Amino acid sequence: MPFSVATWNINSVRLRIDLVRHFLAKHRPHVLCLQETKCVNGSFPHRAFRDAGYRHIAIHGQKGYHGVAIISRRPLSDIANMQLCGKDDARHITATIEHRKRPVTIHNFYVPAGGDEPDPKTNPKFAHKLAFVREMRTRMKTIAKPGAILVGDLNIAPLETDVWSHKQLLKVVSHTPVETEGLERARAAGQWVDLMRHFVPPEEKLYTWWSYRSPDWTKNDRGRRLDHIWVSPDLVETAKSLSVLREARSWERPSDHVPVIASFS
DNA sequence: ATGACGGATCTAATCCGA
Repeated sequence: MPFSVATWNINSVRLRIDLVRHFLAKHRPHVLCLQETKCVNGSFPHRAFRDAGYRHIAIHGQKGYHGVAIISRRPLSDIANMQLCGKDDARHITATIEHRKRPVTIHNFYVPAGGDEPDPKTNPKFAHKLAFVREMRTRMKTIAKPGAILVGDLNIAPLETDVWSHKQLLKVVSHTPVETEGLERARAAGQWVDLMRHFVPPEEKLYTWWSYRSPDWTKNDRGRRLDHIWVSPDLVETAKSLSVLREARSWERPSDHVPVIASFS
């Protein structure tokens, strides 16, 4: 019996609930982690998920911005959220699910975008992003353990092949060296395995996000890999497949991010 | 050719995303 986890920055769960329904009906992941739900917990579309067979939901939302959720076909336990950088801004939620009598703990993150200017001295949003990633690293002592999965919109494209042009994006927020090095330090501190790159060789381009501002996202394929699935080393041998649902970027009124799905035996 | 868009919000223009 396989076990699958999906992550998707939905950019408003209420606006795109029909796309989520379609995705769940077609792919049936055991767990779906959403980011940018953009609604308070009281406005979360519980019924649509319940009707789709996903009765177990952990949400951490707020008005208008950010917001994360873990949606599951099986019971969730140990639901909690962390406040990084001392802010209660709905950027993390965790829950645990049983798989083959073993607990699998999922951490769902939405890392700050970081604004335009990649200078922490002049841009407080970029300073916040760097501090957030540093704090993720210091918290790995508690969250990185056997049977753990860390997913989410980490808003950083770490490898040269995670962006359409490494050279042109070196000074663009999401791919600057201070960000990619910070993310790598956080990953290494938890001994996490970058599961997407376990399946897709680092030589190959791999994206999960394409800007809304391009009139035709398929034309030049100027994407970035901002969404990630990291797993603890013990889970690597059980991982069976990984897919990036590129087609979702062409759905009607799409999110600018597409779902990433990992399957485990 | 990093914005030409798109979402939420005290429905109008402003903030935010990355």
